[in-house]
This record gives sequence, structure tokens and C-alpha cells, in this order.
Amino acid sequence: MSDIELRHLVTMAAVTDEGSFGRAAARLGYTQSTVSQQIAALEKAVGGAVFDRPGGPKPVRITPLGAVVLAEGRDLLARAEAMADTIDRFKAGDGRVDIGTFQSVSNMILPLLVRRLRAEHPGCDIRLSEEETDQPRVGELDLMFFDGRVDGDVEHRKLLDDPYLLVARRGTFPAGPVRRERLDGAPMVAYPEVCDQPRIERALALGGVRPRIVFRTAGNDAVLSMVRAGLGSALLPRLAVHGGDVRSDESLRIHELRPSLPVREVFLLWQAGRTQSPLAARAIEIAVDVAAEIAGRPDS
Amino acid sequence: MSDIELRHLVTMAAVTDEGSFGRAAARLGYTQSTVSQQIAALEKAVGGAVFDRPGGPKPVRITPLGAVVLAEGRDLLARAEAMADTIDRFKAGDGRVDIGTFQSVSNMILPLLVRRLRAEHPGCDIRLSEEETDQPRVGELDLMFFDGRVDGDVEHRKLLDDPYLLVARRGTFPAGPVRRERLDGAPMVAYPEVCDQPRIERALALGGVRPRIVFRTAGNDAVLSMVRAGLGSALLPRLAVHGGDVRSDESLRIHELRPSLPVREVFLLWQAGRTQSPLAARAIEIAVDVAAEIAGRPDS
DNA sequence: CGATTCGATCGGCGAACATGATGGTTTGGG
DNA sequence: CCCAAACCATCATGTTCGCCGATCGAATCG
Repeated sequence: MSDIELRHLVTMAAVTDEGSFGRAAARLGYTQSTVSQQIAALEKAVGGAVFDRPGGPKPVRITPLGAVVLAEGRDLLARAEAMADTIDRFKAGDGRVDIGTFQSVSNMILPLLVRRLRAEHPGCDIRLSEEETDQPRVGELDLMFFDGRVDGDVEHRKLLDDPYLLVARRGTFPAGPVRRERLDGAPMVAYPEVCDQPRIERALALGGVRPRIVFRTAGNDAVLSMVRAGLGSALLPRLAVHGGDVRSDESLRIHELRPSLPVREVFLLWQAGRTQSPLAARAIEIAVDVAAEIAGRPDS
Repeated sequence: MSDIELRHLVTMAAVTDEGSFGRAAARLGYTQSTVSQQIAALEKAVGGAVFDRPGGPKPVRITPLGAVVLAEGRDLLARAEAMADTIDRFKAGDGRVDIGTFQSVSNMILPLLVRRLRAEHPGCDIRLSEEETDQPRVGELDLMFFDGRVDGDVEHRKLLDDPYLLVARRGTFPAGPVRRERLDGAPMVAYPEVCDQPRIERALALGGVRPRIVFRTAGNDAVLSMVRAGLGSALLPRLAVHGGDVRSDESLRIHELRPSLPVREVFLLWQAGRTQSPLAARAIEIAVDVAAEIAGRPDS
């Protein structure tokens, strides 16, 4: 019954435009016989004639039922064409991409990524979500920034190594590198124990160094404010101190740690075995480029 | 390329709902093999995978491209269903019908026809047009009322015979039938010389009777007003004097003519060889019924 | 490591499609 | 009045396409 096919509607529209089965066939690259059969099939599907065939050189004329079918059919065909357009645009890189980020991980990378992606695809829909869970829900995202290895069915791309630096109030330590032992029992401000944070604390503890964590917060600004206020020092990844006014802040001093902590690795990861959108694929490439530029930039 | 078929979209929607090719096949009455092939065909048409197949008991998962296709596809399917609904309603008698009427021909029939048609099909779109051309454009109408025969490729259905009556101001003629000769040179108000009017004037002239036409107007009311005002008498078809307040108007008198004029035949006609809508077909039936009732109604 | 679930693939069969030729119908001109 | 032209329907034919049944390979789970 409702076995209407788009091809038949195209043919019907052509017949209406041309006023003749034969000319419509010529336009569509069919034979007159084919057009005749297609219209017959369409008429069987809708349950009534859509054209009156006067016979002879008179042009065929649409019936009232045919007018209804044609009006709705043209609408349907327009929708189908719009669908094809949308698909083509999507394949060219338009569409939506959901990117997850965590804490201060990507405060340097993400703005550049978004800017370049939007420059390439002005119409694209970039959605960012920052969640504070340890084991993130990569399942609902296209891409996710993360520091540290992650298990599960996840593919990853390493973006950069992010070394830890010690940020202290001026006068807390003498200029230059600071030995790890100096942090044992020292008051410190730190991130919550998610992501890479447990790992560096374990690394310190392995050397018998146990700082006194006096405050934990996920906000970079809050950490730095507390350091400025003299609450304690902080071990922050370079990305977190690289930008902003940290280096020009006279009340703060940045020290290297000796021996240095194992670097934090920043990854871009996504669900394994899942087809990426062209936009997401492009985002990965751009993220890698951006990370390489940032990693190669001199420290000050 | 853009060879997307509605059937494939239905299958894709089912797969998305069920999370499995096999269950979708069971729901649709297909085989798993068929669903697999249909999805493959769809993927070839859109140029990319629409599902990720993890393999094993894991449910298939839609890809970003698939999400786009599905969103647009559901819209397309909804349109197609709406189209089927519209067609079904049309075949049940809904839709639009264009009816032409002329002068005072159908002042009695048309209101009843419209009322009954709208009672049967509340949603239908009845359009009336009254044109003052002699040879009407039946080509743009579904149905047309007309008095008198018409040539061309026109099918017709006779509705009723409409005899002419003489309407005069009280006191113009003695009560009862009036002989034709009395109208020779008499002042009369008449319709314009279109439709049936030339025929009755010829019929009078054939008997040597030539009224003095002092005013021609297409409006029934205008004719009667002029008769009341004493401008002259009028030969009007019975339909024109049947309704309204003519018979109860004490200032007017209705006479038969002896010998009577040949009756005016009222037809409903439409273009020959043209498929009509169910609504139009029903309108014809109702018009015939209505006309029969009116013709059978006693004169006063 | 088998049992299970799942999609892909192959061979085959029947329906649908496109073609070319033929026939019936109508129109308009000589 | 008949003939040529335009037009659509139909038929027979070859080919494609859709669907099915069966089988295979992959992944998961107990």
C-alpha cells in the first residue's frame, strides 16, 4: 500500500513539468516505457490515477489526487535533498563534537583548539564539558583530554609531557632548584586526589617525602591565591603556570624540583572502535599540532 | 550517490531502536541477512558507516554520521507518513473542490449542496467562483453549474427543468396565466444576454413577441426591485422566484405564461475524460439529490 | 575453552526494472 | 476523409536487485 518511492515522485514531477511521459523520460535518461511503468507503479501505490491521459498529442494532465501526491511529493523530495546536503556538510567537517576536559589540564590547549577548529568550520557546534569524575565517561563524548593512562576500551593520542614545577611564595625557598626533601612536612596546596594527583603524591611518598596538604581545590586560581596568601607551596604542572600572570607575579617564585617528579602525560583519548566524525578527526590533528607548539615553546 | 531509500531509513530506525540487526529484522519481518544488506546499501548511499559493530553480544552503536542520517531520516519518514495520511484523507473525500456557478442559476441548489457536503466532510475546502463569461472556463474548475447545453469536451448531468415564470407588479396583469402576446412591447427587466437568456428571447421573437427590455442586470434582487419599482415585468426561472420573499411579497404577482416558454435546463458539468476527486464525485451525487428534491417540491 | 550472540558473506531464486518493439488512440493537415 | 504524427499502454526479453537460507568469523562470558 504505502509503497511510495522517491524515484517515482521524481519521475512524476518530471512528467508534470514536461507534460509528456516521453519528454520526461528523455530528461531523466529513461525510456518512455519505463516512465509509463513507474507512473503505473506509483498509481498502484497511492491507489488511484495521478494523470489523465487524453491520448494523442494533448499533454497529460494531473488529476486532483495527483495534485495532492505531487504537492506532498515535492515537499518530500525537498526534504530528501536537504538531508543529502546536511550529510555532505557533515562529511566535509560540519556538525557537532563533544569534547571533555578535566580540571586545569587543557587550559592552554583547548582555547587554541577551539579557535582553529571554528576558523576552519565556522558552522560547527563545539561542546565542552568539564566533569570532576576520576574515571571519566568517555562513552558520551567524542574526545576527551586526560592526564595519565586510562584503562578500558580507549584509544589515545599523546599530546605532550607536562613537567611539574614548584610554585612558592617569594622567600619560601632560595632561588634555583629545590630538593625534594625540603617538601617533607612542608605546608602545601594541591589538587584533589583525582587524575594525576595521586600518582605524584605516591612518587613523593616513595622517597619518604610527605608534604602537609593544607588545602585541596581543583581551581588553578584558587591554588595560586592560596600560595600567594602564604598558606603553602604547590606542585603544579607547567601548563598551569605557563600562561597567565604567574611568571610575572613578583610575589611568587617558580622552582624546579630535584630530582624532578615524573612528568604528567597529557593525552587526548576517545572510545576505541568507534567511528569518528570528520570534525572530531580534524580536532585530534589540530590538538596534536597545538600541543607540539606549546611543548616546543621556551619556558619563559 | 544520493540513492537513499525510505525502506532503508525504516530499517535503520528499527536497528537503532532494537540495538541489533537480528531483532530489527524480526520486528520488520525480514531476515538478519536482509537487514545487513539494507544497512550496507544505506551506508554506500551516504558514503560512510552509520553503525559501529563491536562484534559479539554488544549492541551496535550509531556513529556520528549515523546520528545525522537518522535524525534527518526520521523527519523524512514522518513526512512520508503525513503524505500517506493526506492521500488517504483525500481518497475518503477530504480535500478541495472548485465549483463554478453562474448568475442566479444555483441560488437554490448551491447552499444546500454546500451544507450537506460540509456536513459529510467537515474539513473539506469548497471554493465557489461566479464568473460572468458566457462560455465558462470549465478547465480550471472541478464542477460547474450551467443552464443550457454547452459544447466542448464536457460531461454533464442534468439537474432539473426550470420553467420560466412571469413576475409583474401587482395590477399589471389580471390574475392567472398571461398570454405571450401581452408581452410584445411590454417594458421588461431581464438578465444580460448570456447563458439561457438569448434562447428565451429568441423563443419569444419567433412568435413575434418583442418585449421592450428597459434594464438588464445579473442580480436577482436587482431585477425584482426594479419590478417592484414598476420599471417593468420580468421572466424569471422558477428557481429565482421560489426562494426568498418573492411569493409572500404582496406587491408582486407571479403568472404563468401561455403558451409557456421552453424550460431552462440546469446542468452540472465538468471536463470530459478528467478524473475527478472523490469529493467532487460526491458533490455531483448530492447536487442531483438536492435538485430532485427541489424539483419535486410543490410550487407554493 | 566451549556456548552464545552477533554481523558479514555467498549461492540461489523470484520479483522488479529497463529496454525495444508493437499496437491503439487522438489530433491536425492535405 | 484518410494519413501522418504524437502519445501512452502493453508485451516479451534480458538484467539487476532484494530477499532468503545457510554458513562463517569475531567477540563475549561463564
